[in-house]
Amino acid sequence: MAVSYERIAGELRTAIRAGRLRPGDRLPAETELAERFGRSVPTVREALRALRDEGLIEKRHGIGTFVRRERALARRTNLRHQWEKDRSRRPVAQRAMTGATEHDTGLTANDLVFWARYREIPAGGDISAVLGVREGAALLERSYRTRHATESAPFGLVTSYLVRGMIARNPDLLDETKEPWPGGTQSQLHSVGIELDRIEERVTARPPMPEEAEELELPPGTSVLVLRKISYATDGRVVDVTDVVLPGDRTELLFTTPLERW
Amino acid sequence: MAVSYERIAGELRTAIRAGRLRPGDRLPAETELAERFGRSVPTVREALRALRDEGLIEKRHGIGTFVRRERALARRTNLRHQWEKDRSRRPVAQRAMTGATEHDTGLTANDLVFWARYREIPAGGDISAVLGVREGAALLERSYRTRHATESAPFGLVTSYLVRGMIARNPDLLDETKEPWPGGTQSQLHSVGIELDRIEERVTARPPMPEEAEELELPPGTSVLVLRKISYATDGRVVDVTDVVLPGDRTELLFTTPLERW
DNA sequence: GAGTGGTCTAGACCACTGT
DNA sequence: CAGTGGTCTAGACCACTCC
Repeated sequence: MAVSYERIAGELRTAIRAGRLRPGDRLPAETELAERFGRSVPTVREALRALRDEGLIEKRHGIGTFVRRERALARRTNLRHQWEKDRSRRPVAQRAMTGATEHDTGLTANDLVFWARYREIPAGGDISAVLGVREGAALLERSYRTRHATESAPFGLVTSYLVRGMIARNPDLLDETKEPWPGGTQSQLHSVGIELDRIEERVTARPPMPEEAEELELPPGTSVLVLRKISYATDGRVVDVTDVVLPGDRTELLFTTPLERW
Repeated sequence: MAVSYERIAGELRTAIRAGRLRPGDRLPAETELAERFGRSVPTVREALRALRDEGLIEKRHGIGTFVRRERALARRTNLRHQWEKDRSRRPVAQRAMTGATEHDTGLTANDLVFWARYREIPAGGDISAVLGVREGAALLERSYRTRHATESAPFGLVTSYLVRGMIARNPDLLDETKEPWPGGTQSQLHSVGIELDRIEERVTARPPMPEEAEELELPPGTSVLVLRKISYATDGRVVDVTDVVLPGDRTELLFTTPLERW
């Protein structure tokens, strides 16, 4: 290879893939690598940065550079939607026991810390187009965070948009102190007579924005999954748009598509 | 901010988000930015690297640094699976007209260039576990690339694994020169009497490996979507595992979940 | 040829961590 | 305290692109 930082990165990459360097292992210090490869420290740092950008290593200031471990996956399945719909007609006491996050993760409510914030905002940009309302229409913006009780980073950054006029019949739906609502958004919509017909989820991936990296505690060299969930009522209206940002290295989205039998 | 490259990155980021720098605009040269901010060129380069890692800018050697434009999205929907199943019993002539990629993208077969390579390999690692066969069992590994006729990068990197013993009844299925098979994998399985019951798709995101970045022509500062598709036959067996690597910045996965009516 | 970003040197000093 | 990575300087020369 013409470029010497690529040669250094290549040798280390090969060692990691071959298992000569195992997850959790510490790499030699930058000064030592520089000496060993006969290059300057900045050149070695360039090589390490390339490996970090591939998600292979992780640097810890003042400690060293380590081969990255696989993260435990949090799973989110689309079966949750039917499950939530079924629950939304059940008694409150039964709904209160567990929510969709518990359904997906297998955890109980005691393991989880929940947080919600409501704001009323005018519809703008693509949200108004998706919801089919005019620009400036009154929306309810709901931000959610759920995290494991023993960790500081949430599972994801969730923002949901509802049309205020559709739900104002039930004032409790405008009150964030009523969260967590037993049974989730489908139960809330049910309380104002809205039944869902289907849910669309659009998924893309990109590097995190700095604010997202901070809140999700993402190390450099990771990606986020960006999911937009669109809920359609039985009358065809879009009744909810939810944007979710999830850490790509510790989230697995599972979609099951049943097929009609012959 | 304590760190001056962060201050430089912050000012440029704000300018981009506010629209003072628009997609496609060229940023000042590194030497000019260095002078303007009163820092050295390497410090400016550090700031630009941070913005590139966020996907905000794109550097072109010998030309300059530009605000990145949004990419045109290629969409892939899970409705394709039922569509493919319906087609797999239709006459060959009808199946030959369009495939799933055409279904998703709205393009015609003339717009697309298709490529396939078959290999027989022993089952290893997680693939044998998912397919439910012993390690070392004979598998057919099929690699696919589809690209737009006017572009050089494929839509994605597709590798499918079939159990050789399940499909050997039809020797055509072992022959890569028979590709593209009219109607796709479900038609191939149908030719040996296999009907699918459901499809599971698992989605995660991560930075690309160097080989993936090269083949998909991904600039630094992008992510890939990693999709594993698992096909279940009506008898409960896993009959196909397909791994797909897609460019995160120009792919949208669309999943529709229908809900039972009350 | 002029201008751009890419690679590299050989240091300096700072900030963080564990002992 | 010693050792680590983080930031920064002030250059040098190379590779690429456009004119």
